[in-house]
Amino acid sequence: MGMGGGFGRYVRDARERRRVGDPSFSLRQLAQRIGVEPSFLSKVERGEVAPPSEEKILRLARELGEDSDVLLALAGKVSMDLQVAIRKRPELFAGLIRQLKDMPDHAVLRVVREVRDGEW
Amino acid sequence: MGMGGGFGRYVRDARERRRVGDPSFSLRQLAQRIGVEPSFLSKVERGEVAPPSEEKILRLARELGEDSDVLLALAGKVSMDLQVAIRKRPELFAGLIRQLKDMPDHAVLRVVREVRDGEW
DNA sequence: CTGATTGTGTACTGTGTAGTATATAGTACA
DNA sequence: TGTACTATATACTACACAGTACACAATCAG
Repeated sequence: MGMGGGFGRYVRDARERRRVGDPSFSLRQLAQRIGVEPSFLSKVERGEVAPPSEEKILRLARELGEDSDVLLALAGKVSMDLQVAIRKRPELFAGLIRQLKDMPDHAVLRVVREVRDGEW
Repeated sequence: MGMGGGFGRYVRDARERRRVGDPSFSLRQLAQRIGVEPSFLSKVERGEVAPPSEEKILRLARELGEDSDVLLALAGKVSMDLQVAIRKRPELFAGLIRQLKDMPDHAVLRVVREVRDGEW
């Protein structure tokens, strides 16, 4: 896997899917909508360069209708707003994440749900 | 506040406290132990340059007996191991953190505790 | 056929990161 | 008095990041 953990391939596939029903999802037009040069997006999609900045990734996710956190993860990044939240209470969040990181998905999901609709 | 959100001041204060009972906490000797030039640590402590890399911050925290997550937070960073954990399950962790980020400390702490000694 | 549009190749740029190297000036002590 | 240590000032470096600018060959639509 070249640069950036499959990010490029993922974006290209998503774009080509969107393109079937909508020719405005050409590389050039999409590049213009997210605010980069076509040659740059081309290199990104082929993994010839590292994934772009968070800002461009967010615009890409919006444009393609993909989950921005997943796209950022593929790019090896973590959303700034999450980082800010963690930095505001480092001990608390660090402790929580380190406890959850080795637990299976269903356990984490249970926590998420209980927090969402629990009486906290 | 100059560069890096009070990081330098915090480090200097911690070092000077340590230094009272132990002269090996001079700027020069500490710099050598963590593996940077004295001039660089000086600039860091005075906020003249941005905080150092995560690696140096971790060694600094160890040397000074401070919480590394707090030090990293002051430097505007989030520990790599936490970022890796989040990137492995982006939707899950992103969702959880966004739900908790506006809750009061005691609520988050309750979650941490229930996860720690609960039957999950 | 032609004119527009598509994706790609090559070369270059400014800014940030994470420091080193060396010189200088003050202080403590013996 | 000198030598050993202290902090700081100044100058510089190597490399990564995040792109732009422009030329090019291929393809498709009318």
